[in-house]
Amino acid sequence: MTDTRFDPSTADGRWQAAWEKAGTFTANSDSDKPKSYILEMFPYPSGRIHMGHVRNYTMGDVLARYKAMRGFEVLHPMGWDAFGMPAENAAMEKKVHPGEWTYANIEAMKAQLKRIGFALDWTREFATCDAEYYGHEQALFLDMYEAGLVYRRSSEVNWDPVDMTVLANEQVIDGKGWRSGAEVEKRKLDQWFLKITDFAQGLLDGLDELEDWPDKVKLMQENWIGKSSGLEFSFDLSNGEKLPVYTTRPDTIFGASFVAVAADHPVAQGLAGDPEVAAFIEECKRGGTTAAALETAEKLGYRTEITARHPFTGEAMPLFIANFVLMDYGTGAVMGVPGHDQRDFEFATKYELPIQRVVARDASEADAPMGNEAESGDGVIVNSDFLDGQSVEDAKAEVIRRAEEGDWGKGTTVWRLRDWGISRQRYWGTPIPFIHCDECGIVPVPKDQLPVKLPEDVDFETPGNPLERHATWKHVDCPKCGGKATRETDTLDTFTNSSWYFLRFASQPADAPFDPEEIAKWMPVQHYIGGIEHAILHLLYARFWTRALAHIGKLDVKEPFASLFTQGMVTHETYRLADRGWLSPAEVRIEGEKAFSLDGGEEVERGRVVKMSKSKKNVVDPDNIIDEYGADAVRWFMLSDSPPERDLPWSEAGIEGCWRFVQRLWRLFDQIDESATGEDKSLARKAHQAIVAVAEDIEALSFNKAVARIYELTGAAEKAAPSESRNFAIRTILHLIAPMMPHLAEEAYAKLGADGLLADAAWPEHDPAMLVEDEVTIAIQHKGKLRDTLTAPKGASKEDLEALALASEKVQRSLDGAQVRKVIVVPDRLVNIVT
RNA sequence: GCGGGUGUGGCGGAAUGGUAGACGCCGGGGACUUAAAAUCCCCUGAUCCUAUAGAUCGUGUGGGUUCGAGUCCCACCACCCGCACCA
Repeated sequence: MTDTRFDPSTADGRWQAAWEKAGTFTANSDSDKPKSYILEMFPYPSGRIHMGHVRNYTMGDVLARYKAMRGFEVLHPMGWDAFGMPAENAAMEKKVHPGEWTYANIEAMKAQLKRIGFALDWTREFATCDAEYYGHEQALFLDMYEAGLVYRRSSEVNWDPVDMTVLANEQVIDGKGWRSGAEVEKRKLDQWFLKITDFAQGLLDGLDELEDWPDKVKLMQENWIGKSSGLEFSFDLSNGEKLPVYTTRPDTIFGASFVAVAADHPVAQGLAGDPEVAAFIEECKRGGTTAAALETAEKLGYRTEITARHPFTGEAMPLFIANFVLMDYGTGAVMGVPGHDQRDFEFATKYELPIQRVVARDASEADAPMGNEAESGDGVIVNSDFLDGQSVEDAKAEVIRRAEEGDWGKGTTVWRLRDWGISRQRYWGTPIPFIHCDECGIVPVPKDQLPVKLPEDVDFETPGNPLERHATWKHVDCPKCGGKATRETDTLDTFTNSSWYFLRFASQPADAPFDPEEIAKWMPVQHYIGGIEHAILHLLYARFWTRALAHIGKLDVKEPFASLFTQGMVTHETYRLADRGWLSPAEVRIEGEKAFSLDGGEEVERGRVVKMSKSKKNVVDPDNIIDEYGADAVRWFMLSDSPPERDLPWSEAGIEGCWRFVQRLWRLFDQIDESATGEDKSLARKAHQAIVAVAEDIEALSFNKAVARIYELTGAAEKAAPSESRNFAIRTILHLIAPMMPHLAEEAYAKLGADGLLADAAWPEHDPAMLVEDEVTIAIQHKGKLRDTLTAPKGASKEDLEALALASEKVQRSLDGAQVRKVIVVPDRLVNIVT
């Protein structure tokens, strides 16, 4: 080896071509090797790969390459989550067809991914907007329909009254439409739903089996599913009707001071003849449909003339129509207990309703005044007749028992999880394969007519759904009676596309969505890696689809992702000029603490380090970085320093450091000296320890720790004199970095005269006998502080360590003649002297 | 508002309840060089100090448990993620 520098601009492409030619990363489902399916959440083809993608895919790539070195047949595929709103926005803004825009983006991004040298099986690539893919999805959707998992009902959407279109939540800003600026209204439409609630118990129980999922994600899903037990009972209303309500706190029933129903509750609708009531219901329709908007909005109520009779006291309580009661949860009506529910408390304060304490820390505090918020904690029931003195738990059971005995209510389980509304009034998605016929009603499209393809000739001149206004597309003959009928113009939520793509990666026959036998070879995904922002929706929907498909006999897998890892974001400092707004890092020059704009030279305000985003312009383009430093330095940066679950701050200095390390390794690999003899036991031991430690770190996805260990071994190998041990250490480093910096590693491997590709080589073996240290450093503490350290043979007795510690001059100085009361000895660790 | 998470030097971070700051970046000093780049070596938490020694403080804040707490417990603060039509 004579080259003094590693040149990625030639080496990267050469090795990428070599891997491609050899088919190194093509997964063979017929292999005898154990299988390992490594998957990263597939990207939306927005146009450019960003650093977040690079980080995500680098992590998966290291795992995939490492697993291959450990003798696994690895499936590591890539594709495109290609339906969605940005394509329609581009169509409106740039007058380009969503499909054209999307496929062009895919080509550009694929080229970018290839430059980074990912070990991907591109033979399995697809985009969810391929008619082949969404056709199979339509077939699966029809299977679910036949199994009774699909239904239609009316549900609210955000309606922009100026653009006359349905808005997504993200298109509603401060309650107004993002383009029109008009105040958004809630509007009811007939929409399609999937019965995810049928699987609530299974989805909840299944979490227990997911041992390699982060506890935080399981907890979030558990809370989202939200199983609760409580009491459902009916109030007798003064108008003679009965009003069913649901409460999780029947123990507080004596604290009830009002009853409230949702604005779209039948009782409220029944009063809408009164103009005042109608006006209030209209008022409640204002604003968006999100939970956050509803819960942060000011609590509003309308006091009706109706009263509700308390089931125990017989007291007449006012009935309100209230904006904070959700029709979708429970019965759409609640009993208000202001003392022990924060929303009820705020409502009661505003409308001057009684706030009665019915739970106290102990019985003596029954008359303690309420503070300025509700008390939702545990305690003893007070001011509640026969419940007084009982625990919250006992009182719940007691009230349910009495309700059931008196036959006016019953204990019920209620779920927070709602059925999944999958209708979207948009073009760029999977057409829902149904036909509306005046004679036959709703008719599924016969399977032999799938896929129902999107029409190409659509216009985006006006907002709203182009499928709805297309001249011919929706007009069809009814498959049942042959009469005139229309296609469903709603498309499927794009979350359905990502709910089964991992199955299609594992098996892609032409005539079926997947082949269960092929699926069985690969599933479940052994490592699934993606952003924490998908902790609930995507992951829950994918779990649901998997269970639903198993339920209808299409699949023999219950949980799609055996282990899950949620990686942090890539962040960058922000730059801002008062008169020009945000500046990108490429427009800024850093000098010490200060920053200046490159063109004008004026001082730029250095802002916080936040997630890279177009809006703040704090992005760096992976292509530019690879041009400058090559793929391996970028990959190394992505793995270094920050733990993978935390945010990674991008910095120019950091990538420079990685670049230097690439060159440092290149020089080290040149220093293998075949003529060297002799043993360096300390260095050899470090190499063996590193083999074990780096493997453990990679398997735990603690890439930053693996990186630190490689730095340490590199430092030790650089300092050591030539020896056989040193050659071994250098070769070890070459193998350890192979999954992380594959181009550099292949180049050095070839130059060292090896046959074949390092990508096909095995992970190095370690000698267990070489792992054990024979000496340890013992810390000596006095008064809880370190006073001295000493070196002792590993496994030295407590008595010996104590004697050695007390013999230390520094320790004696610290003791200063004080009486030793106690000595705590932790073998091979420390001695703590207590005086 | 509700649910979940994070917090350690100038910066990213390491640390089975047992030597806090491994490793990297930045910074400082030096070597090499006509010079620079590249490379190599040393120093680098704060304060005090009689300064190759030593002391005190220090892991978001305030308490607690323990011989010993970054780690366990309680309360609080700040920031981040999600909240069902963004993907």
